[in-house]
Amino acid sequence: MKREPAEEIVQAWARLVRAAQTAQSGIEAALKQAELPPLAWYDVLLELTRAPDGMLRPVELERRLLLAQYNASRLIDRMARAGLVARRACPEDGRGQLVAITDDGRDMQRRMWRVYGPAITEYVGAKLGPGDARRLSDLLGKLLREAPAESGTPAEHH
Amino acid sequence: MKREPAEEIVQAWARLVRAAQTAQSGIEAALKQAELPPLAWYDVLLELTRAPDGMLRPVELERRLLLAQYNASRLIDRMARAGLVARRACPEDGRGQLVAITDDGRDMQRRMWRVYGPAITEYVGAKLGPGDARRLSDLLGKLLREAPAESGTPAEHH
DNA sequence: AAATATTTAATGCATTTGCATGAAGATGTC
DNA sequence: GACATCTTCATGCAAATGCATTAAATATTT
Repeated sequence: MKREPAEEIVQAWARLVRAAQTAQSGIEAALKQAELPPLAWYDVLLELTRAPDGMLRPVELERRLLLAQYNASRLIDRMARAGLVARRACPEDGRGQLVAITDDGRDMQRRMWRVYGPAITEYVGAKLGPGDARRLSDLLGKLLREAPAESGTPAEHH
Repeated sequence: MKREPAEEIVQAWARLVRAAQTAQSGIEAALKQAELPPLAWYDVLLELTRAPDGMLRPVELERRLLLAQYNASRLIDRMARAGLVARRACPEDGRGQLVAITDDGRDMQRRMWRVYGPAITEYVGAKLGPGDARRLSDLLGKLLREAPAESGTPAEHH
């Protein structure tokens, strides 16, 4: 593999970080201004609303949201303290647990979306022309594909 | 402005965050494994090497790297303690200062690039086909363009 | 079934971040 | 030039994150 990245690659990388950070901080600011919890909470709530019975294992949340184990543990803590989720024992695995969304949690997810949705429009949608979103999505999809297993360098995840 | 974002917009947004986060954590891991400082340090070092006389005002660093004021202040602290930069009084502005890169700092920038460059290749370059980087760059560039001043909603920066 | 290894989750401790405030110099106004 | 305002930077304190370790349960091996 060529080790020195070409100029366009470096620029794409730089802009990727910039664009993500800029949009994200704008959106976080919108949520904060509306006195709503941070984006990470929304991700959890959305995953839970989509899950059967509105519950998931912490491990599963970690996997889907790319959270470190201890971050997940503490994020769930905070959300539980806020009454948006509840921890339950996991029937088929004694060491595990289930995180269940509460009615308040479902309500919060909807309230957050009313701010989050428009913010996405403002910071992303409005800046793209017709078809751009698809194209961008496709290109980003390539970045997300698993690297073709390279012998000698077992890529660790997390 | 349409407030509910279209499906493709939401997907583009989701992937933007994912792709940036994934690549970034991979690259950070590579640096850490090489016992090198985090990415943020590199950004500072690079800006300084490019600046005339290898020095910049903290304010300028904040602006270019999108750092919050207190983050910049503390980042400079740590880098100064590590001997990579040095604070100097600013001649033409008594409250300000100048952050100057040291020889060790220049050296560190080069050492980091030897890991950083290949990591960019691995996590970005290698996943894109010919021409993709340019296209991705262009699309991300649109996201970074300043929003056309919208009356009624003075968009705060930071 | 006993022993060993792996998976799941929590937590103590240090570092980093975010927020609010403060200090000190510069700029603008009258 | 005195006064109010804005800019630049640091910092105390609270919250969040990263790291390493531990405990408990399950899975695997022998």
